[in-house]
Amino acid sequence: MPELPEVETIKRTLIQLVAGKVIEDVTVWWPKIIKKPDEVEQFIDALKGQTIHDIGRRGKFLKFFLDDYVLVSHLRMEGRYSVVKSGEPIDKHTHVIFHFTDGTELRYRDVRKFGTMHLFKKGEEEKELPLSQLGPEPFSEQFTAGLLMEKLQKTNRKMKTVLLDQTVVVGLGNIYVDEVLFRSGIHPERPANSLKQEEVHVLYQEIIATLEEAVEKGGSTVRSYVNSQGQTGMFQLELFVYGHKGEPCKKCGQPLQKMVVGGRGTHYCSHCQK
DNA sequence: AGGGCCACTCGGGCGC
DNA sequence: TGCGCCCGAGTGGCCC
Repeated sequence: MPELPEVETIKRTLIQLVAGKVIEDVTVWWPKIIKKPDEVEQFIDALKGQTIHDIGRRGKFLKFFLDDYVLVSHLRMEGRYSVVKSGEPIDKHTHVIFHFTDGTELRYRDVRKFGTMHLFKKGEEEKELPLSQLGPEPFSEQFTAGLLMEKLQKTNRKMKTVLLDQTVVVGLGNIYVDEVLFRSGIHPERPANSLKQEEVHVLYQEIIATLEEAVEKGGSTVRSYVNSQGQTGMFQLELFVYGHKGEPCKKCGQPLQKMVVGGRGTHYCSHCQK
């Protein structure tokens, strides 16, 4: 389940494997992955001859910077990229292959077929979905405690739901929302507009700290995540609540709870989170 | 216009 | 044991 730390790790490992490579052809086995342009043939034709210059990240999206285009890719649950020599056996869950002129290829594999790819003319990618509505990057100057406070005051939705909303701040998914709320001592069902300024300040610090620490550890491998070089993350060892239902809370020793909030499995400590 | 709900997708876990 | 149902995940679209 790649969230910001996992996508950031994939970005950093993948660029080393594809920088400067030239796309000779593209094979698409599952066209539904390609959301833009409408016709897969147009997607393939546009990419032929394009060089991969850099890879960026916006929230949980990867951005491949080409000569004339930007490829925006979301991995959803289990999407992953690998770079192999052409001729390697093709796994049945591989849905898109970018063939390079040097005899290697970038493969997109996705057991759930849930990931998406959008191709934009350079400079157009931020103006339209899926990037246009995204909130601030948590590590950017645009993300401030004041802005977070402002957004939380506008709604009585539950904190769990609000932090999953990518228009508030990008990058948090189910794992890191649970961790951030635990580390902030905030109950996942608290109405957002009930938070005191001091609580918002703690929350703000913990969003940044949790994501920073997770990036430093190469992300969390909970189900299946590995980076582009096949390595697992290490932050799963630092998780306080996610996946620890019934185990003693590391702060107070009480057994951790799991409940459904906004339709999402939610891990928390009823003693430490108010 | 904010917010709730559903579709998308399928391996795996669980219940009968 | 085998079958089938449903969960889980993030986002966009649709509707109120």
